[in-house]
Amino acid sequence: MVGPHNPQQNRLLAALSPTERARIYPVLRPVQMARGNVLYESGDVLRDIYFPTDCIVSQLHVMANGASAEISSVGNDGAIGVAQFLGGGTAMSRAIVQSAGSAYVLTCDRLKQEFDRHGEMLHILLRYLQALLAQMAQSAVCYQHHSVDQRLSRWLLLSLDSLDSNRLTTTHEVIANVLGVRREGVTAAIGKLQKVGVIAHSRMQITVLDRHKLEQLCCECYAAVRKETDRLLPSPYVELRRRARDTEPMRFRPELSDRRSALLRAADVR
Amino acid sequence: MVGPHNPQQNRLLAALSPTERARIYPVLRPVQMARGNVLYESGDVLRDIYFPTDCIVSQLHVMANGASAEISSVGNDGAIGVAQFLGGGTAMSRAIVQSAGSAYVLTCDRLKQEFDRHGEMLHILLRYLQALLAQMAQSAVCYQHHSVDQRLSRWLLLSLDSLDSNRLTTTHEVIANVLGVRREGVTAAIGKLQKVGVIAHSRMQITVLDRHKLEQLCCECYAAVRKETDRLLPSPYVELRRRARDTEPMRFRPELSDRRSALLRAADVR
DNA sequence: GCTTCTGTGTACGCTACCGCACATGGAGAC
DNA sequence: GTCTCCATGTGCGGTAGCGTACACAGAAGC
Repeated sequence: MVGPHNPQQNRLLAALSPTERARIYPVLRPVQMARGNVLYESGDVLRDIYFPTDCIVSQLHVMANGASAEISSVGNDGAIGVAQFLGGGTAMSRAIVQSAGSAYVLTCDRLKQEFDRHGEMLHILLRYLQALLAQMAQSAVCYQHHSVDQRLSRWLLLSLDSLDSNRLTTTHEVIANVLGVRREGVTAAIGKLQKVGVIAHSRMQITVLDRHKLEQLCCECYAAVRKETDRLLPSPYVELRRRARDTEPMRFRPELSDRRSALLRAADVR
Repeated sequence: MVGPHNPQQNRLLAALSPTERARIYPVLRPVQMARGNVLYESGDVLRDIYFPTDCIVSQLHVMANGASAEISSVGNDGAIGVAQFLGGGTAMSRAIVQSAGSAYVLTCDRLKQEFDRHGEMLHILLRYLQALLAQMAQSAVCYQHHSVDQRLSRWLLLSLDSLDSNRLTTTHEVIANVLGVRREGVTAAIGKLQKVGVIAHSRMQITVLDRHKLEQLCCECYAAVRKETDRLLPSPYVELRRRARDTEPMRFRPELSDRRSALLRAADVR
């Protein structure tokens, strides 16, 4: 949100060759994504494809009775609206911004042009699709076999990976929609994690204090998704940053991560 | 297995234009698929892509402790091994034949050629990919929110759609692996469905007696998957057949679906 | 015939999670 | 200040599904 903001922060856009960048970057439109924004609802006709740089967008599948569950979580290592270029047109889920930040947008027409060129962008998106398939498959087994505690841990870890911070701003209610459980269940799970000293939490804020321990409490699903994503979409920059984080344990990174604090800093939302 | 067997029975292959057919059909290799066959394991390098005509193949995601869950079920309306052409190479799950029958195989090399042509096959596979995404998303929410009874109903309905018969040959154990639950849970669920007269079952056999009622007992997930698949991969032939089935209620279709049954038919009814 | 193996039925205590209800507390609105 | 949301904490009965154990029955091999 602060500092230089450029397409390179998104793994897919960063994977383009210099010549492709020269052509594509100029037509990318940067957008601000506010927490709670709904990019599209299930059934909507897709128009644009979003490449997050420092925001996180959830794909929520919502059922007739309102019950929901997260199908995939997309940060700087993915894109929203890929179904667009598969030929079917409409979205299959709700896309909602979980963590505020920015993204770059490629319009439908432009995406179609890229697709018809059969160039790098197509191949990158196909690879990302495979990562998405893996993520969804892992989600399915995770929903079936793992506890709320474990799934919360997984979600925290994946969110942190896209955030460059150890603090999340959200409500138990929202997490409940993501995990597909009751709000009270989330409250309980967060309580447990706090009790063992892995996280600290206050109103609308969760701070991860011991990432390593969190990984141990988590099911195998986090590691599986992480590994497959990194395999399919290698990114020297992300790897480096992650390695630094791992060797340099527990540096506390205070963050101004929600609306109220933004006020102190010069109203970046409006 | 008996009678004329041709690529047109697979929806994806049937969707090709006459000129494409003339080129592709000759290089398709027909194969027999026996129940229990494992096409590949998680992590295997994909070599061929399979287009089922009258068999059903399950994509099972297996976890470290052996627990599993079905990610997608592929019959004559899909293909196995699509991840092959996404660029990642390896499979993410186990592919195992649930119902015996035949399929056509396109080799890796040939598939790559087709891909590079950027012709119809690519677009058809992309559309199928979208259907697959929808199926996986629906599976995930279904795992989270629906009971074993409902999931069993869904699985029965989807299987029947690919089968042209109202009888399945399988064990409770196998279904348990597919649904991601205990074998005893499957036995109980089957017992319930039998009690209300929706199915009849004997050793390794389940016969659906009242499809309409089964649809009512089922969660919305079956209809959602069915609708999306039909939207993305229209098939006049399948539609017709299905309409015929719906208007002509409850015709009992005895089937020779395994070796023993011919001998035991008289006995196995009670 | 007998034995063996695999598939199915059943029972029992346990736990995670649900649905519901209600209390508390922080933060913005006025 | 007070009021009013909204987010969070907590308690409680109900239940679906788990882990375990064991009995039985059909099929296959001898």
